Amino acid sequence: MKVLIVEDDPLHRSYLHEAVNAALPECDTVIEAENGTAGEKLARDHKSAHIVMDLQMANRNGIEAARTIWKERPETRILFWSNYSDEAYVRGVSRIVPDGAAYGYVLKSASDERLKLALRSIFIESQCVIDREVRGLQQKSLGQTNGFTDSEYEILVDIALGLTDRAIAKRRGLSLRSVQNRLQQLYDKLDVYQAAGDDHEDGRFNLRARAVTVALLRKLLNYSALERAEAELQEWLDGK
Amino acid sequence: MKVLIVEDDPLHRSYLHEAVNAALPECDTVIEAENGTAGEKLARDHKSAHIVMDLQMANRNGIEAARTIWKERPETRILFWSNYSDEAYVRGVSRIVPDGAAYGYVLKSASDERLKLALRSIFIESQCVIDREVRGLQQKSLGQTNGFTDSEYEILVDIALGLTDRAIAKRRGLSLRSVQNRLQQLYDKLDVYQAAGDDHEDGRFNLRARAVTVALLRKLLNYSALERAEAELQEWLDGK
DNA sequence: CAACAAGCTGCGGGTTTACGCAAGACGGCA
DNA sequence: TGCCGTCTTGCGTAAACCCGCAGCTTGTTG
Repeated sequence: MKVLIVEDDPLHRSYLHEAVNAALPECDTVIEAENGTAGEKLARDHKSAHIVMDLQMANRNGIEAARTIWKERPETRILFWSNYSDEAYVRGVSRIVPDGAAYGYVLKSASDERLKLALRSIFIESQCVIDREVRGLQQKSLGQTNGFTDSEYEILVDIALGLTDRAIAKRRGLSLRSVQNRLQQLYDKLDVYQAAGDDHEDGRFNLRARAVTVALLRKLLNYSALERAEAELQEWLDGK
Repeated sequence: MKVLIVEDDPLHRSYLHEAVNAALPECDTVIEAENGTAGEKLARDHKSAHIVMDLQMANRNGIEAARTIWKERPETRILFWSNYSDEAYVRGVSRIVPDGAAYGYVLKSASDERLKLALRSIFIESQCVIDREVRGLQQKSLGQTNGFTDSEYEILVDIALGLTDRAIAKRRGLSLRSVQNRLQQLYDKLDVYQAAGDDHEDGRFNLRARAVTVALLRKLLNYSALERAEAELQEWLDGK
């Protein structure tokens, strides 16, 4: 068995290397990549079926790399190993995992034990292993309880990118008014009206901008999500 | 000599520990904290004069911790050790360093050698050591060449927080029109008009929201900067 | 099938933004 | 001292935004 490690921090990389050796005696080769681009290439060249992937990397982040890898070989097993459990990451990952694929999401703060267990479960048993903390977010974001609908999330991303109502309408195939409806519903859920109702029209917020910030502070959005969204937007703009 | 390490990743913490031992034979005690809050407390209790500080930490980030530490003992020497050279961090750090204090900014991607050299220079020689890459940003941001004025940066933060023009005017003691002037000048520098001039009023951007996103993508802003700005804003709101 | 909730859409109007134009204010510099 | 560039401010306008109201289309449920 061969394992590919994609991780840009050398310390974490060698830690992972050791953990893989310890947890998987049946693994005879470990190869390493230090960014998403190199990871994709190695995965292709070696037809890797077992990958441990960091999410936040400078060159090309883990989600993008995983997407192209899964597009080429959907049965690839990927363990995401990340510092953060931002909803933006969790949502990003669950959006790209192919039907029936085995994958995992483990936080870097997890114990050695948990990491090794996850490695075995995913690579040997083909089971999905999702960190408890991440799991909570996932259900909140997929089930609609308390969390955000896909359409709400979508429009959040759109205003975060800085599109006008009209542009959003065009992009999503909606009327202007519908876009504004969704916006209101978003403002509502993000609780943007808080200090706005301070009686005075004193410290009023610009709802649109405020919504984005609140989302960032609540980790519904993060840099990586913006980056991806921006790339998609450019693609769409080019397409027409 | 005693050295305090403030860093939330255990791997990096122990790496730092070793590096300090290797670089500073005159150091007899190394103590560790795993977040900003604990770091402040330890610094106070031990009257630490030599600190190595991570910037991005979950509980309380390095900039905030450093600020309170420096407020209590301005002669403390702090080496910031960070993954990123975002302009937002660089600006954040140079904003809080006291006059004449010795400090350093080294990237985690730097070699062992560089790190050890920096440790000695700062803690023994009281010299400032700024990573080459960071240095570039610093000059760009302090000198006005190509970079952003303080007032431009200030208004960027304000719209990022989601304030209205009026609120900004009140907060900064300006007229409405002046705020808008600065905004235009910001839009100009951020090159927000790009695709807007696509002939059609097709894919126009909402300048205000777009400016924030562009700033984020260019790392003029980041999560940590927003977090700090939000705290300051709340303070101001409470004050009146 | 009737009833009802949920989402899309147009209309209308009150606010906020973006920005050109032009009149001061202030500081440097020859 | 007088000219000039930068910064501030007010006025005015067109566009964009926020949102209540009401009519329509759907999918769901008893």
